[in-house]
Amino acid sequence: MNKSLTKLDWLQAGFRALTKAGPQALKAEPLAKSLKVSKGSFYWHFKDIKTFKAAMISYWEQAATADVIAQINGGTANPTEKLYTLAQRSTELPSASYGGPSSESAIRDWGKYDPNIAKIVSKIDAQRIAFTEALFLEAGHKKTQASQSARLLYSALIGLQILAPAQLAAPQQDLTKLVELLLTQSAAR
Amino acid sequence: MNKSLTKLDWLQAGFRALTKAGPQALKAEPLAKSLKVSKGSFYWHFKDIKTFKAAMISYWEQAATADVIAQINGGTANPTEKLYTLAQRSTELPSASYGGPSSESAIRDWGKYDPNIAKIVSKIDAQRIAFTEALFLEAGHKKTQASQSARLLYSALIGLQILAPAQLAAPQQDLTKLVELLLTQSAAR
DNA sequence: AATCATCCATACGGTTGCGTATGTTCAAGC
DNA sequence: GCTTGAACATACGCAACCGTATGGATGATT
Repeated sequence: MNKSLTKLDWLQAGFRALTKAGPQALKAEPLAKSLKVSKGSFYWHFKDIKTFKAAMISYWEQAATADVIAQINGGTANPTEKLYTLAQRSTELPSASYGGPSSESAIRDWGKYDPNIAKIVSKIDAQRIAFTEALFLEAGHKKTQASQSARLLYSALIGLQILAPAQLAAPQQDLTKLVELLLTQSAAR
Repeated sequence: MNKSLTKLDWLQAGFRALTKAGPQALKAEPLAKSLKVSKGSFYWHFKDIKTFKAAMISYWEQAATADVIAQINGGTANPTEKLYTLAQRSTELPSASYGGPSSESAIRDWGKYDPNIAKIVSKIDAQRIAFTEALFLEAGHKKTQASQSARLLYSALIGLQILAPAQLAAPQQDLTKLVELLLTQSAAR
């Protein structure tokens, strides 16, 4: 009657649980209940919880890396425009298959108390900051300044992602303003 | 021989566990083990886990509120100077009795999957943003601009607190630069 | 039609943490 | 020196979750 589940189904259920209830919700039996099957299914697809978590983070790593690469290759060549669209896209609703920005901070939380996860998250963060720094460099900034601007922009982005739901601000506008400030700052340091 | 424990001892142990291992570490038996007593002690001081958590967040709320008030009343009257020292102090090592900035983000994580906690955290955030906004106002900025600057500064602060340990950046310098940018921006909007 | 692998259900023993009930220690205080 | 209550220990039943073992249903294969 109903179709069989795939590994991807389980991973998506994992991201849903992670986003909604945090890392401690990544357990076999509750996940099985959310998919309306028994945990026998879980242990058929995955050896154990540890393997499942590894599959999740590996999937996210790949998706996040692909996102950065896609942003490098696609769209306009204008670096300043890219920065503005970056400020827009990063606070949008779920787009990617792993849940988008809403699970972004959930994964970050996850990494806080799991060194293996933290390693991956840190790697992706570094990638994105490097990408942002490259944009500032293309926009004509010096190395040191571009590096600092990238850190500031990305930090504000993270911070707004965390604060936005509660402080009901307008993240896009704030970020746009920040990009503007960073781009028009005095060239010297 | 050894002195008896107080409620505060348990609360501090709670913040230690929270910072080190996250919200899921707030359990009676592990906490008791960390204090080298049995959980009988825990249930003597607190009715149950829920009450204990409520006591923790209440304690933090009071301490955080007191911090903001202290910053308003104490020190220099110069608003721009206050903004710079704010950028410094917020990324320093533990100072307050609840663990300082290191447990800040831990409490924030805690709030993500506990509405009651989230409510308090959001309230404190609003307080701090309002305080920062007031500083920008005193510095001569218009209302809308001051509000946006406060959100941006506080967001960057949160973001850097999260990224700093992994990305080994220099948060103080970055934040100082941001304050500089926000203060010297064009007055119009 | 019989076989076979895939996918899932059910049942089991083990661990961890909860909350309660009851015992034990020990330092006042009279 | 006996009582009292504070501070903690010990022991119990309960529930959630883990991982394993084994059996059943289903569709594809030959």
